[in-house]
Amino acid sequence: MLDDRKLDVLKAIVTDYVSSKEPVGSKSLVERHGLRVSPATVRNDMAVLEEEGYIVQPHTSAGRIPTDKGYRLFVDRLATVKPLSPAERRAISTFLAGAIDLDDVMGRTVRLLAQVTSQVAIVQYPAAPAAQIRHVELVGLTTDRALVVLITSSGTVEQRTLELPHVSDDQIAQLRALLNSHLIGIAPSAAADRLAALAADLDLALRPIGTPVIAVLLDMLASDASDRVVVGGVPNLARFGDQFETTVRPVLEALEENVVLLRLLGEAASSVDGAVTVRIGHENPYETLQATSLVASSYGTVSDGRATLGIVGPTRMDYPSTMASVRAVARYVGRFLAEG
Amino acid sequence: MLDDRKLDVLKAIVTDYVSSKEPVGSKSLVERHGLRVSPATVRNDMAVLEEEGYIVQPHTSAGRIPTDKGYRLFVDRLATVKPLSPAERRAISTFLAGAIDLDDVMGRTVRLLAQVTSQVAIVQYPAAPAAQIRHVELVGLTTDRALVVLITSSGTVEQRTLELPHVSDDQIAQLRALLNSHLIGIAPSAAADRLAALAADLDLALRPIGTPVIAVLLDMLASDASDRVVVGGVPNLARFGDQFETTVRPVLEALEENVVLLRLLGEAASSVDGAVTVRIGHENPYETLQATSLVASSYGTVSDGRATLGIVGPTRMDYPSTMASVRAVARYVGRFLAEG
DNA sequence: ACCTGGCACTCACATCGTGCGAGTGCCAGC
DNA sequence: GCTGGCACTCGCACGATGTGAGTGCCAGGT
Repeated sequence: MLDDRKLDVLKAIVTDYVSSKEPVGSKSLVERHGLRVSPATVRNDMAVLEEEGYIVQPHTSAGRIPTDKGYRLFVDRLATVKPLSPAERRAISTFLAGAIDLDDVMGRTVRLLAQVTSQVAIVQYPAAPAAQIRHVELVGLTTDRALVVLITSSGTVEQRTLELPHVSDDQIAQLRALLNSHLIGIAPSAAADRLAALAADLDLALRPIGTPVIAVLLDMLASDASDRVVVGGVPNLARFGDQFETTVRPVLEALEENVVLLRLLGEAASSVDGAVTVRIGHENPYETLQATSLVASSYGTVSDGRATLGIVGPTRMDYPSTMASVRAVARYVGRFLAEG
Repeated sequence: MLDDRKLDVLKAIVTDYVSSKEPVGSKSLVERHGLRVSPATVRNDMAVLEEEGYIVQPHTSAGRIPTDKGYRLFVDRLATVKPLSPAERRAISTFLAGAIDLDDVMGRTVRLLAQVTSQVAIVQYPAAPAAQIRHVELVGLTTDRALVVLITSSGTVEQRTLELPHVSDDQIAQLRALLNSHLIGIAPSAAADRLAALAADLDLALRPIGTPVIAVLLDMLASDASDRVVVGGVPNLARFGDQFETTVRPVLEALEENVVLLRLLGEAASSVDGAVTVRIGHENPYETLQATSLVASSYGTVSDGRATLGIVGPTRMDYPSTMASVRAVARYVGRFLAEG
């Protein structure tokens, strides 16, 4: 079937097409790579590769371009990891220095990833499911509104405002103390039961405000930080101004839909720890994204928070470099989250 | 100079050009509007309008298109406010129902604004400068890291993590109590002095952790919630797939730079309360955005939080509708923030 | 003084043919 | 099984042409 030379030819086609973005013919292929055979031989090989579905010609008498299947083979068997440039190494090893808080870390990460890959970057907030509750704060804002803040040991701070009837500062203080005494040190998973019990035998005076506050807290506990996603590098799409309808628009639309992004990242990350996952063209679950590829990796650890990050770009993409960058960034962010 | 008919002609040109996006000629102008004169007369008027700089021809023997100056005159003197459609009214009056917290309000607002205007929407977080500090929370995360949370009476919650040497829970509790006793009820503007004094005569045991915490708090007080901005409706740029370089790319780039967005909104909003500001083409402070217009309005009140929202689109835009939508959304959000 | 119809003129743009060149498939020969 | 040669295919860039929308100007009418 596919002997070594044919694989070399495929590799050369992918490499050339990615850098030139034009169909590649037999002659230039032999010239640009050190293939020690004639163009005619390469043509025969290409005919076989085409028959097997790894490459196609856009029209008769044009060069060949890789199919999704061709890219897949390239990524799986042919790509040699391209080492990062010194500049990239430096950028990656310093971009998180001085980060202020988690938002800042996420923001810096997405910017870096977009910069080194020149693609659109997506980073999911890390989820630290085993965290303990560290503090519940309850603050009266106006006479009939209050703010609930939930702080966990992993540094997550979540807030909600809600309406309360007849709030007195005393009652708020009482409720705050009560909540904290019952919740501090508890894992969120266990907190739901605890809160339900608390709601049941609540002091009658506290009940009017306690009930809605507990409802909000339950809701906050049920929600997950990892359904937050940041996106960056959208201007990188400008390079594809030509194929607007096929490439740019679907990506723009997907980027506004967090649900879509999360599903994309979720499916991509369901693989081995720290490995880089590549989804090429039609392998994507969304029809509109079939002209694009996704390169993703999970990062972090379960205890420090774990999530996925990656980039979206055209199927014609420099996979070796991109995969190296994504892996490097994922590792670095994971290490940073662990060390603090 | 410009008699009524010439103004009518300008108005007709703007209207037609906005809807057709093609240069408009004298004949079709007379046909589509009820101008009771001949094309030749209109041509003479157009010659005058061109001489005065309100319209130009893209090339000889083509129709005319409005200049920025022409749009400006149109917006200032000719545009009649277009009433919102029932569907828009309905959307605007219900889109905030069930909002969970401020993030949610901002998110819903930006989506709504993008939807009703079919442009890219920008919403700035409201700033309530006169707020009091309601609570300072200090939480140890690991042995050498802590989380500082600052809560104000306007419902702002800001967080930072920082590294601390040798943290004991006792010291943290002590410092937390100390900070709260000095800061609760104080306006942020006065808090800086108070903190400086506190840092000066800090108990010796607390000093190693107190000093960095106070430094972080000072930094948090100096920062302003209103430097946060949310953006939505980016896929609406897809309609301008043609003029990528002139319109789409600069906007995409500006959207990634919060600083740019804030300056844009800031300059736009420096006007009267609740009035809709329009910046057309070259009136924008950024050269790359000279093919785009900004329609913005401030919203909210000083006490409840005040900021700016708006949309960015091509200079060829339906100003009456857009201005009506922006104004309606700004008013509604303002009212919502006031009522809670 | 102002409007109007007529007329010659100007270009952008679409259409069509043409030639070129990159690339192919196939075949005979080494 | 590789290679050089050769005829063939087509996309595309290029130049010529015609068409039509739109203009400016002018002379005549109200």
